[in-house]
Amino acid sequence: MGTERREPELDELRAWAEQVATYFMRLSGWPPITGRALGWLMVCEPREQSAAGIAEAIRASRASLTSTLRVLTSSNLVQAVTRPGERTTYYRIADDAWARVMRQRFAGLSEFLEITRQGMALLPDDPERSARVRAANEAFRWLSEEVEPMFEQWDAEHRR
Amino acid sequence: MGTERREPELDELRAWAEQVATYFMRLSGWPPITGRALGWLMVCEPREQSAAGIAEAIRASRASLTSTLRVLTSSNLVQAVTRPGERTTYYRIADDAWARVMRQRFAGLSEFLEITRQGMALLPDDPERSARVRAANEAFRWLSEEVEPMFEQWDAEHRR
DNA sequence: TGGCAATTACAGCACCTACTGAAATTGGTG
DNA sequence: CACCAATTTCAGTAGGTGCTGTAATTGCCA
Repeated sequence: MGTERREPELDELRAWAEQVATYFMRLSGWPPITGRALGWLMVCEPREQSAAGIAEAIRASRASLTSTLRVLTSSNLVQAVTRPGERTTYYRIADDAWARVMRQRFAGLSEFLEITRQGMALLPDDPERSARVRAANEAFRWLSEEVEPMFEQWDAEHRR
Repeated sequence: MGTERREPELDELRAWAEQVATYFMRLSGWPPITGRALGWLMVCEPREQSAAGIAEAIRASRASLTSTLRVLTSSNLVQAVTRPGERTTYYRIADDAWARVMRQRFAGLSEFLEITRQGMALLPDDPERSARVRAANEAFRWLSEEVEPMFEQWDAEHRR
């Protein structure tokens, strides 16, 4: 009597991927299907799945997976792989997907810095008002300056 | 011939607040009006404005400002102030509004940590699959552990 | 208690976006 | 070149959300 290897139910995995989807929906404003696909690719077996396979697993149409997978691959969260002798493209979650997800959440800080700069320029003669704008500028500048070396350290620790 | 103090055009300020709104719309998924109101409160004169005043400035209805200002005050980005002898409530941007905005962008990390924990529990017998989930768990744990002391330092530097 | 200014609740409208199904396209194979 | 599986495009639809106008409510004052 060997140890039983319990294979998780398909529905359990689906439900888990749905949790991932819900999280990124609320936190990052992702469309539901995007989070479902990514969540599925985290726990599926085998690791590499065809678009059709993903579609069936997360109960979405193949058509919608075309655009979803394009977004995921072009942002490098998912890699498309092909095999000689097969027409099908397979997809797998990228090893550095999560570092990229985290970085995306910080992208655009400098855009706001530029907006606040323009705001201060609008109010050259009014110290109190421009101070309100400057407070925002300084807070976001602090954040972007803190975050930059943080990710550099991540890279250093994870470069192979 | 004293120095002229140029008062910015109302439309200039409106346009600037609109830029703020656009930014938070795209980056944080805020409704347009929310960003408009916050942007307006950054550059308005006087600093404290009634709901009706804000509504007129950003060309929105008073009704919609009721809910918008409730969201902004309950998340402490905006403070409601009242004056003796006046019925009107006035609103001003909070001094620590930006620290709060930034913190909000990190809120919910632990929620995802819990989801990944459950995912690993779903796959006790499959090292490769659970490793995929663990990669996410470790990345987000790293982030939350980096971010915590970062904000503590901010608090220490800005506490009065 | 009645009156009035200010605020709020709520139903409806307009808009937008995710998603699907069907048709068109691609590209490898015999 | 013809065939066929796989993928993509695109128009249409369903669902959801922000916002407004109106009507109700609050609460201060005489």
